[in-house]
Amino acid sequence: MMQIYDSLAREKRLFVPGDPARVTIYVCGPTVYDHAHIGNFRAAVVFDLLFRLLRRRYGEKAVVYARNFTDIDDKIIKASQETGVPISEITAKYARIYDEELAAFNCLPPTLKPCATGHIAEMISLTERLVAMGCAYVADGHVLFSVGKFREYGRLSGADADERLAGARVEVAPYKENAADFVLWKPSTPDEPGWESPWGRGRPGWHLECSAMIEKALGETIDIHGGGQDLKFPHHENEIAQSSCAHGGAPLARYWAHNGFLNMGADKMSKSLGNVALPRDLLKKHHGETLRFALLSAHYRQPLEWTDDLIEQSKKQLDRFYRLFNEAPPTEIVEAPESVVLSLEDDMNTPEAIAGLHDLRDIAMQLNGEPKRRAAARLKAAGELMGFFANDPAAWFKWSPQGEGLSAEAIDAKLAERAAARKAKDFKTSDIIRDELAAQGVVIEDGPQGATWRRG
RNA sequence: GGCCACGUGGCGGAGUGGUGACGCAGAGGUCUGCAAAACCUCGUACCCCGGUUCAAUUCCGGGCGUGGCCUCCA
Repeated sequence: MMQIYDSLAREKRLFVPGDPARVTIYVCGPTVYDHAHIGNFRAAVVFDLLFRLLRRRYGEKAVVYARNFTDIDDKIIKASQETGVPISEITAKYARIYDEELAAFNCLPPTLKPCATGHIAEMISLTERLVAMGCAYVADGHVLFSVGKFREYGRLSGADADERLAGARVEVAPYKENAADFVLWKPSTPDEPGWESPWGRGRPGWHLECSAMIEKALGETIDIHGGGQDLKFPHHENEIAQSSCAHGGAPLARYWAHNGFLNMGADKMSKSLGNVALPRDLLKKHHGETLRFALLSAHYRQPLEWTDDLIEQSKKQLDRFYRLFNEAPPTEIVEAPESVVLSLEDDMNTPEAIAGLHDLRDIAMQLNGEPKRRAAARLKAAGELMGFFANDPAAWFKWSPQGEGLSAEAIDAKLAERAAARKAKDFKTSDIIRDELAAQGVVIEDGPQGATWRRG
């Protein structure tokens, strides 16, 4: 059985879905106004892993995974005003890039990718209900959620609203009845995008979309709601308040899962600090699978230092695995070994699972012939569960970012030259050629069947 | 100020009330023309101080330190 650390309960809990035939998971996706950074991708990769684990256990058809795009938001409006590019064009562009880059990280496409602008009617309906129930009020053209109407407000983030505001530096809008009340709907000026509503032309507040989309696509109570730690407050807290109130107290999610941050040196990686690494740039230098491995090398709830060294180490480890596949191509499809499954189902303990991968490799390396290939197949199945080993081994070792460096043909030509020199026992020439290639990042390996090469 | 994490060997990073995960780097060796790869061997790690215990890195209390959230944020 799977165990997940539930941020709301603050403990690891056995995962029991509401309906094993329809397991639902929702993860907060990006606001599409700019390139995502690698920290954003940690969440996507972590929940991709969870998606894979759930599919393995409950069946591919039984798991519904929704990840949204926030495509209406003040940052997007600003970006549009500054560049003159229409909002829809900006959001479509960055949503497409996000999907493409995640595909390079070998993330499966989510079952559903709802976007806010596709759910305006649902958001208005939800707001109307909350107003009718007395959980929300209209003030100065805004519709605000009344935090005082939800007794459990603050449970997820661990502090009640008043305590939070005590030492915080927040300016409170004058029309709020309570400083912690948050916007469900806000008015738009004529030059801002807006939709007609019972409260005039306006647009939704940030938190509303997730509640509305979850309600429509997945139901009142979903199994797992995921996202980054920073989303706990206020975003998830507010989602819980809206949804629970609208649904007569029904919980929004049975399990809340939050991933930790990537650090750049002493600080967390964030756009406001400007210390971000973008997948877009990283993918120019590194294979997506290497980056995925790096992201999964620490437990998802722990902070992870994002450094060049981490990426290098990840590549080296993957090389060791691919070397085995190169030597002993797995022939049969087998189940992922239990040891690795157990690690992963224990709150996604990826470091332990990776240690298990190394163990499986060591076992395979001691064998020969068919048993070796069977062992390799077991390793492959284990890695595939984590989204690794998606490449052909030969292609893996010859891969270079965007075709950089010496071409395969040029290298093969050099190799032929070197083979001739070696045959003539001209080791001096042979070594010069090897050094030249090494300078280009190409490593030569002499074997009984002649030399092979790989990019180091 | 409130809330929440975390502090493990040169580095990354798990885990556990009692025989030092795993990886990278490093040292020695086997193999090799030399390398590479592979294989073998090599590490007296758990922030500090108390407490509980036969036994604590692991539990409890305190301290120190680092980071996160409280404002858009994975």
